[in-house]
Amino acid sequence: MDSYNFKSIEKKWQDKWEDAGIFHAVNGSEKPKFYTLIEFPYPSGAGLHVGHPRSYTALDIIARKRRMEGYNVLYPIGWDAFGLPTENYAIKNNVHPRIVTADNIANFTRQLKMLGFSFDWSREVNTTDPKYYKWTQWIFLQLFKKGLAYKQEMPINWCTGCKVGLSNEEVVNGVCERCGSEVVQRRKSQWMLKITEYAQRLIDDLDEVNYLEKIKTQQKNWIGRSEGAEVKFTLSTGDEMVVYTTRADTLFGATYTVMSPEHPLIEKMKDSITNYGEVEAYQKAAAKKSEFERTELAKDKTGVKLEGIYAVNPANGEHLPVFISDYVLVTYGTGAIMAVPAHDSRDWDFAKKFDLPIIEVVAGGEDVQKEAYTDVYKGKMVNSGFLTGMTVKEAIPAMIDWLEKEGLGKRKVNFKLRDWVFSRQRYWGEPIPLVHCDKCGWVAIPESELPLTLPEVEHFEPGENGESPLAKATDWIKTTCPECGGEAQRETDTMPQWAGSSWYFLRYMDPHNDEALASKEALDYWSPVDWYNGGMEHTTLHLLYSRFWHKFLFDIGVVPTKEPYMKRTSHGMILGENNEKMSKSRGNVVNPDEVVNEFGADAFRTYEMFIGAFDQSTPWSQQGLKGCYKFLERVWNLQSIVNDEAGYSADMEKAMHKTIKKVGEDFERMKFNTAIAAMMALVNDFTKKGSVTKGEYMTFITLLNPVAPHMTEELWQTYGGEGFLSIQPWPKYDEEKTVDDEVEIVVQINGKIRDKLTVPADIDKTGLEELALANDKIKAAAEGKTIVKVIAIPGRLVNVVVK
RNA sequence: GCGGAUGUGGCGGAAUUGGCAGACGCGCCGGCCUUAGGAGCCGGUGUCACCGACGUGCAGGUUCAAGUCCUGUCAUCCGCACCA
Repeated sequence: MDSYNFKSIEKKWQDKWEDAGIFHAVNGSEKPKFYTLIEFPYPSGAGLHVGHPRSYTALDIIARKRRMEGYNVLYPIGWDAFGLPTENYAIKNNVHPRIVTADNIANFTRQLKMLGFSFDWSREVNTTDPKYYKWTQWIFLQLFKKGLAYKQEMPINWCTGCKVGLSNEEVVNGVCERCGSEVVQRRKSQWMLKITEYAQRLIDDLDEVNYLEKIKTQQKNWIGRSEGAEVKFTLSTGDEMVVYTTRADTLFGATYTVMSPEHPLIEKMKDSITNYGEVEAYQKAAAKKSEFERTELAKDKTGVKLEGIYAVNPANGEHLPVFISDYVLVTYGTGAIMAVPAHDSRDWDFAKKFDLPIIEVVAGGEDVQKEAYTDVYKGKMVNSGFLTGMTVKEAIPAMIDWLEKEGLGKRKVNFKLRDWVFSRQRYWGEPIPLVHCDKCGWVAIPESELPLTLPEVEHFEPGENGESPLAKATDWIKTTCPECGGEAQRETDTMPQWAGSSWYFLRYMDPHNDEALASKEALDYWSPVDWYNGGMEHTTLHLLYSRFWHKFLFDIGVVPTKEPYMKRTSHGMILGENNEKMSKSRGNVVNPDEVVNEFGADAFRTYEMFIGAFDQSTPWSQQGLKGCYKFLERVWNLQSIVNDEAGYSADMEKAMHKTIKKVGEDFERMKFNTAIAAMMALVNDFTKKGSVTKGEYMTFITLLNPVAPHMTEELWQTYGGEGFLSIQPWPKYDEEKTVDDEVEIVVQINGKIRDKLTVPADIDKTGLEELALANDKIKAAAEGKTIVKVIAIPGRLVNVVVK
């Protein structure tokens, strides 16, 4: 027996798998399909992080197990390769992002291949490949044609140093992440996608999928549905101001109203506002505030009263002052609110600052002059006309009914979800396939002209005023209008990184199709994705965006299912040894290349799965990794005690069946750590016994194969197994043989353990009671006391209660 | 502030429905082997006043029985952040 040499073994089997193509998914197979998906990586210059393989190994185990169970498995891989870090690197070093991307992909490919994942490499996709983004652009065109894409002025984060628009992630504490300069708000016309039109369906259809509950909750919270009412307030100018509220019950407690500084009525009422100068100054100051400042100053309310204006409370006719304040957002509801300081803490803060009256309309709290009372479950209405005496729950619909009857308001559902800002003033993204014609406006380019490829430019920096780098490609921009044939200009903005990743799982089904994003047959066969695993950080954006696109594609008849993913799970982060997030600056980064070089891919994979609970974050431990290597070595060394017997030996039979059951079930529940623990325990049993039958060994390495595929293939071959172990049937167990004949029963007195008995497994309650009462220790302990009760749980324990 | 998690040995973590707390691994201790051990093998390892008691962040409660259920509370992490 040679000693365990992972270096030669791993390369050898990776080559054999590739040559034989055993991990290729087959379109149109007779077998049942199983489609499992990991989030395709962004090929960064830093190379693979040890966090990537946590998800990849987990679903590799599932994919491998499914293949062994007879499924036609699709486990694909690709590259989410557009994006900022590549572009920034390209700018800094003046190389084309395409070259940077190709280099990074080559490195990632090498790293992923060295880990022995059973990906179908023949279906590799790359979002930056024109053959791929042709279809990203095609989907955008369909959205545009259905009126779901529109252009709007939006504030963007503008770095005053780099002179570029920044994503929210690039703004740290109000300054640019890279250069440290101040970041301000600038308005720019941007393409938007109407995801809000799908808000309700994005909530409702969560009932039809099997996502972790916390993922569903997070999606629902992000979409942020709220039920309330729009209420009309007539202003002294005769204008109508509509406010949105979820607490219509508190209308009698409104003591002032507030509009957001951007509200259009302000301009309209210009001549009636006696302090308009002051108002304008406030509007300007609010516009300049960055997101950061607005949040920072959240507690300290500011605002200006519109002098010369009042609003009439529709419930009681009272005249209320009107303010503008940036604590009211123009983007939510109607951009105006009625303020009820007694029962809303933000209004309370504002009222205190501006010395406005606070009127209690829900009784049950403390003194509302000292603190707002916001509880909606307790308390009764007071000072509220016809609502007085009702509970809050009764008063809300009662008030809305009244408002609707009087024509003063109506029920209204609002969502926090905003439309998706889809433009980027960047080079390394998909060009937006539209042209602007002075006569016809924005016009889609003909689908036959797709893909609209990125033009070559000299430099990749955005322009001085934040225009896209594509604006420099003057020849490319100039074109003719597809509609009228006149002069027209191409859109120079590109799509965000989220675009390519919103549909990539569809492309894997039929990656080389030139006629469609995938054939109907492929879509019908493979849809939906059966199991998708990824990080919690993608729960709100990526997951929501791709569900939105998928629903749209369903609506226009392109895909056969309403939802893209049937099951979604997520993994925890792997932290550095010091329990902090791994980062270059902290110096706690673990390099997968070094790990594999020293301990091999199988040990790396085993440790990634054994490191801790899969859904929890957990620190890396070099010692723990070594422990897993030692485990594999012990598995290898078992060869010295393997005999020729084909079946299971009598004393090991139960242990074998139990382990098969546990490992299979634990894999399905993503309890990889306990599955591996069970296999370690079995190896300990083998070692203790000093012999293993060939039958036991072959079954064992089959169980271990999804975790440590290289070494187990080698052992399979050594012991004359036929073909590849990776596609042998998954071991079966006999339920009857997982149950022990004899079990250990705990005997307690008043819940304290006094003795342990080994009894036949099928002994009943009465039998157990008798045994326990006959027990010497129990007799001694019960001496002179009364036995009140005896509780016997077969298979577990007997508890004797004495007094 | 809101939402989501998590608190168990020296460490990572086990413990389907309430039913032997600490599986498995690391580390540590002892032994064997060795010229040597950051190798291998064997044994031990929650704490303590060690024939017994105490132990799952803390304080209560329900129960024959609580890591698990209930009430309150503290701490840490993640996400969102004036959404009326």
